[in-house]
Order: sequence, then C-alpha cells, then structure tokens
Amino acid sequence: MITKTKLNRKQQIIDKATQLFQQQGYAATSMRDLAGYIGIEAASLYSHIKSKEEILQTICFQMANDFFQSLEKIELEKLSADEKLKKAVISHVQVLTKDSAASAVFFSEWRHLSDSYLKDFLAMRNNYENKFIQILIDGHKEGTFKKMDAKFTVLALLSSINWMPSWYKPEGKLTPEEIAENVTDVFINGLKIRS
Amino acid sequence: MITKTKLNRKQQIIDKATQLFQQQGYAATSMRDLAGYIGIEAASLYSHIKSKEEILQTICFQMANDFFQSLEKIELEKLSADEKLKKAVISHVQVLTKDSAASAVFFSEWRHLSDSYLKDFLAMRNNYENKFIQILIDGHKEGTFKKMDAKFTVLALLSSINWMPSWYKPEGKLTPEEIAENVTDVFINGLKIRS
DNA sequence: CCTACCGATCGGTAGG
DNA sequence: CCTACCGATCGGTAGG
Repeated sequence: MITKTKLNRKQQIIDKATQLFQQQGYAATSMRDLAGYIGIEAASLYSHIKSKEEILQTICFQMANDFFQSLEKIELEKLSADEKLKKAVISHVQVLTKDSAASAVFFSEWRHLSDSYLKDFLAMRNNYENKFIQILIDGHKEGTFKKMDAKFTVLALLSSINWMPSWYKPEGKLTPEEIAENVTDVFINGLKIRS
Repeated sequence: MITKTKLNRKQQIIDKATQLFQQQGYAATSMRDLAGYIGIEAASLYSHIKSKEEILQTICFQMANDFFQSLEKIELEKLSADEKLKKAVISHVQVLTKDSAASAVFFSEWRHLSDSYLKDFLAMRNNYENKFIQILIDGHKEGTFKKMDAKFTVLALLSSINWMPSWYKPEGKLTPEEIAENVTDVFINGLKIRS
C-alpha cells in the first residue's frame, strides 16, 4: 500500500516535472513550482526523489532506452536498407509521439546532466546515430542510395523529425506511420538512384 | 572616446553572453558568471545594459532581422520556385553560419523572452516560415513540386538545417553553399516530380 | 567601474 | 508529508 502510493506519487512528480521542464526549461523550473502543481510542500518532494537532477536523469535515460530498444529490434530483421530506414523512422516517430513532452526534454535539456551522466548520455546518442548511419552506408553498398555524407544526412533526417513535436500541430492528427511516411518520402525518394 | 569604449564593452558583453547562453542556457547563466569572464564585477554590467533579458532580446531580434532581410531580398527576384527555394536555403545557411552561437541562442532560448517580446518574436518567425511555405505552394502551382503538406515540409526543412551547427562538425569545413547544396539536393530531388 | 548591499529565491536537510 | 530552517546565489540598485 505504502509502496504503491509512493510509486504513484513518484510517477506523478516525474510527469509534472516533464511538463514543466518542457514548458520553462530545466534550469528555470524550481522545486517549489513543481511542488505547487502537485499540491505539496517543496520539502516533501524529497521523500520521493533524491534530487532535482535525478528527475532529469530519469526522463533522459528512459527516453534514450526507448529509442535504443526500438531500433535494436529492427536491426535484427532481414530487410533491404530502404525498408530498414523506413521502419527505423516509423519506430523513431512512434517513440517520439508516445510521450512528446518527455521527448522534448530529452532533446533539449540533456546538457544539464552532470558530467558522468552526460558522458553516458552522449555515448548512447552517438551509438544510436551510428546505427542510422550504417543503414545509409549499407544502402549505398546495395546500390539503393546515392553517394552522400551519411552522417550529415542522418543528422538532418533526425533533426527534421525530432523537432516536429514542438513546431508542427496538424489539425487532423497524423498517426506516427503517416508522419514517418511524409518524412521518409521526402528523404528516401531524394536519396534513391532514379532508374 | 567614452562612447566608443562603451560600445565596445557592450558588444563584448553581448558576445560573451551569447557564448555562455549557448553553452549553459539563458536561465543557467548568471550575471556573475558573465561578469567574471569579462573581468569586471557583476554590478558593473549594468552601466552597459539594462537587464539580463535585454541581452537576450538583442540577440534574438538581431538574428530574426538578419534572417528576415536575407529572405526578403530573394523574394523580390524573378526566379522559378525551385531556384528560389535553393537561394533561400543558401541565404538561410549563410546567416546561420555567420554567427552560429547567436543562432543557437536564437533557436533555443527565445522562450525566455517576456510576454510582449515573445509575441513579436513568434509573429516574425511565423511570417518567415510562411514565406518558405509560399515558395513551395508556388512550386506546386508551377508543376515543379509534388502535392504535399507545405507547412510540414518547410518545418522539416528548416529544422534539419537549424540544428546542424550543434550536431554536425565536418572535419573539412563546408561552405554555406555546400551545406545548402547537400540539404536542398536531398529535399528538392525528393520533391521534384520525376519526368 | 567598484563597494556595499537589497529582498527574493534557490536546492536541499533535520526532525518530527 | 509538514514546519522550520540552512547557506548559497540570484538579478539588480544606491552612491560614489
């Protein structure tokens, strides 16, 4: 009972913090702000969390894991590079849209992590990007994709997707698949050798 | 003489603030931090600037103006939509790379502007995006570009470019023209109706 | 441009 | 989960 209440409260704190970090930024959000929205005193937050930064760590590494796992599943499949790229983008968009507030925090507040966590975080991000880069390189070897700067293209691709939650509000909501379809249509059809 | 010293000092303050805002974020940068790097006391900053936010305003609206003016010049030219898009992207990348620190602050710290400035800022940004959207719509009317969600595509395009300074460090530095060439090659060749 | 200082607010702890 | 409180730091002003 106590444990269940605690877990719920902890999740409630993290969820509200995610929302506030997204709206105001990590540094500009105070623990008193956060406590006020929850309806308790600031000091009481520390019964559930160790520190302000622990909340940020939870958000960032949860998202990093989600992105990572979704991509690892696709890597194992036997697919051509362009099919793999499309699936990877769909999967990326799915994770992104499942919790767009947490994603926004993940993408723009990670630099406030302390050194050791920052190191791990950047290593994971690099690793993730490299998997995409490999797909493009494979695609070139297979004769499907043009010769290009794969890193440049991957970062352009991921950037164009990642910032969508904060810029693009479609009236009729698009599904992750439709969003991914739009993005990959532009990118893949631009990358494919015209036959 | 006094005036000249003051102007130089003011610019020095803004330049250093730009660098710190980019690295640590606006909220996490203190006036004492900033003063320390300049080599004066925090209180002395206020002989040159009115407030911390004034610095952010200066950075954001300077960049907004630069982007805006560069695009307005191109709008007046008589060009086909795909040529115009390419020129607009080159121009955008030129402004972006001329001061990448200020650009980074412009793109990620604008939300810390107070309400009335924020309103102006968002109006300008919207206006800027609409000019790009119009180019894509014109391109569709001219029969050069596919049917598409123009807003979606513009935001994807601008996002992929805008976040490049923070993600992509080419060993041999690319010129703005080469960067724009890479980006528009992917986008335009993806957008063009294949004949 | 500095010294001296202001009130406000920060993240967090002690003890219950 | 609260009261009471800590030392540190914040943006900024007064007066020279």
